Amino acid sequence: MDESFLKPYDPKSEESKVYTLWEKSGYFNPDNLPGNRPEKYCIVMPPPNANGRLHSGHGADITLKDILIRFNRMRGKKTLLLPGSDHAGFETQGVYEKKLQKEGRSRFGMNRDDLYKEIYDFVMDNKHIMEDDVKKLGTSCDWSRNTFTLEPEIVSKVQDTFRKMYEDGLIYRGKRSIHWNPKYQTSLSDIETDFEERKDPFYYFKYGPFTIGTARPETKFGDKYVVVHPDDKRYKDYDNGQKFEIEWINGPLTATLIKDEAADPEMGSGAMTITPWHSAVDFEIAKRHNLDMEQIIDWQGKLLPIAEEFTGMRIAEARPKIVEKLEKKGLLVKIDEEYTHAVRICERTGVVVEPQVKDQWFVKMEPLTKMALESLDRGEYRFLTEHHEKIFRHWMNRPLDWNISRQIVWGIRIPAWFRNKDSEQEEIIVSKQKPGDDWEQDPDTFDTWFSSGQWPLMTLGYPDGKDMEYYPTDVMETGSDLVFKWVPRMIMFGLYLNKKVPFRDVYFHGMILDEKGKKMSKSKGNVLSPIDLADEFGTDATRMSFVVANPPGANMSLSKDKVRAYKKFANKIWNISRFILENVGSETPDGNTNLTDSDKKLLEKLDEETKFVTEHIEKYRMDLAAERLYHYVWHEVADIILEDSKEILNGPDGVEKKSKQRTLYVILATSLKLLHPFMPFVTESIWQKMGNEKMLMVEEWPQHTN
RNA sequence: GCGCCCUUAGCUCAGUUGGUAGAGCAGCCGCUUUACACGCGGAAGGUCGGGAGUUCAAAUCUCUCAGGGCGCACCA
Repeated sequence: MDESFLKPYDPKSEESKVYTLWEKSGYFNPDNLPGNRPEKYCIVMPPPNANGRLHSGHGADITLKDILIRFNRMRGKKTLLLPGSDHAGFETQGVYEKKLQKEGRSRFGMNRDDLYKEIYDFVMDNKHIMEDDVKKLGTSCDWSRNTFTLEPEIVSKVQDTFRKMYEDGLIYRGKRSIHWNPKYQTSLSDIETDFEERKDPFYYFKYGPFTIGTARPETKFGDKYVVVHPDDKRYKDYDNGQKFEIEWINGPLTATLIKDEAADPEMGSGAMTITPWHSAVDFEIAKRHNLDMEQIIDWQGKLLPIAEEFTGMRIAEARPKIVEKLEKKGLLVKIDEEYTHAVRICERTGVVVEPQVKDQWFVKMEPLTKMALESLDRGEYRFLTEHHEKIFRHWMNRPLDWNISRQIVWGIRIPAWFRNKDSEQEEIIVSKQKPGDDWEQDPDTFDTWFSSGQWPLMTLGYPDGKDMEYYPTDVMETGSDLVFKWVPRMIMFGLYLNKKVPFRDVYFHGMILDEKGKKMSKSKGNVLSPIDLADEFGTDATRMSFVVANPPGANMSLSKDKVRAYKKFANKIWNISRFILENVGSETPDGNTNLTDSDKKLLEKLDEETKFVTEHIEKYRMDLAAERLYHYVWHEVADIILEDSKEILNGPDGVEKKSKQRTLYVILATSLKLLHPFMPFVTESIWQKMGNEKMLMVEEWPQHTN
């Protein structure tokens, strides 16, 4: 008997030994797996962002994937769990800029290459810490294939994709209304923004013969178009294009009436003025009618000279002063103080974004979303949760073109070159090489999702790497917040570049919430780190708590009590093993042992458990499989089977005792196998102490007979 | 405003072709029983959010109301 069995299970001392053993075996790499494995099984890990440590979301993510991988590895498949990390462009640069701010520095004015180098070093340091975290969770991923989105090979391939899409007419450069983050000085795509409910005064002003409403008087300096609905009876005597002389903020101007269906007759007076430069809706109206556009607010969020005496003021400062001026001029009709509306903010930084008109690179989404939806209709991939399929379809049915250029240095440089930029003779060449001396490269980088959308392809060596044999992968398991961001992009890039979706099943796990069902956040102080939990209760316990009661698609509450319960379970398994090994003796009874009827029944029950666990993992119901195992091992094997066996084991040698020994041994070995994907450390540790030659990790998954 | 999801024991949740409810945690009462006090045994706890309907039968299907959450749109 191994001496460590005499003490309670100690995760700390066992886990590191076991992980080293696994790593040394080389079995994380599918090329080294024993036996003939014709069937492949591959999961690409969502690249954790290389700018911080693992949080509970990652914990759930990694645990679920590793369970599937370990299960399939034991079932004799050639399994690859592919690790990697993402540079997470804007997010990482934001994190770094905050760091700079703390040091009293700023990225503005910094040399591009110096800034890039600094962030690169910062990310490399974090990346290694994060990779250690991933190992700590027992992840059986193939580190020899570890990749990073800014590796030259990947950068080059992502740039190739851009060129191909440009040549295919799927990418264009255009001056369009974009979301501008004035603090961080970059444009953002729709999905990188959120809405925040705000209560702001809503002002009604006299605009010639009309009354118009706005919450943003500071944008109104240049408003010279008033828009009404073509069917609005109140304005039936006015003609489209009719001109008026009116008095406005900074004096008289000539206004033009426009009839457009965008105006809602139900809203206030039914008349609105438009500011095409600072509103996406207004921009569209202006484009339809070929109207002038003028910038009112600069890139820093300050008013431009058109605002005359308000020039240079920030919005918050200027707004009340402008209202005051209009009131003095007798143009203020009324103020609605109860007005609530949603303000668009930058999802990462919380900064209110300003619509601006800017030349940017866009991906034409419609052909791509169409391709993805048709593939879904053909059943080439499926969502495990119907709910998410609905959300996905809804989103894919309104394909807004995707702004992929970011004005930050931390990312993959857009391979485009300009000559005579911003002039009438502007020329563009898309190429990885500089076309000539008088060409300058676009300073912008790609939106992170442009590269991570190609992640399954790039990591598997698209177009002709040998790992492409794993494409398409088996399942994409990720957080439901990525239902728009990441999943559709991977599907679209996969279909576009390689004609096949990158994965068959899409599994969304929910958010990990605290014990009261609230979102974990640093400011609330309710964050549970998977690494801290693993330190305190053991990795197996932590993994179990990420699985049980965590069905596909639903959020999950996590508490220390829950993890503590599974720490006790790990110890229980430990003690069951000790008891059985002590009583079975050194020579294990073999398969030819005659079994008593009651022992045969116990093995039939074991068979049922095997069946349940196997089928539920196949159905991605790891939550139910884990719960069932917990119940079986503790309340059936320990509480009933072991208790009932004591009398026989303590009795005289004979057929009955031999049968019991054989049965208990089979129950133990099978239970350890079934538990292994969920609790890899304690089970492997026991397996080793049992004197088995093969590692549990590559043992054969138990067969069930019915 | 449009759409989606959820509501089962104190807490977190199972209950997937309709057959009068289950688990874990917490709590309660006993027990140093020779694998384990990170333990063992036991008891208690729910008119399955409210209402109506379909059915021999509803937690499960339909409608409706209430509460909670999410997505989309909205700086007219």
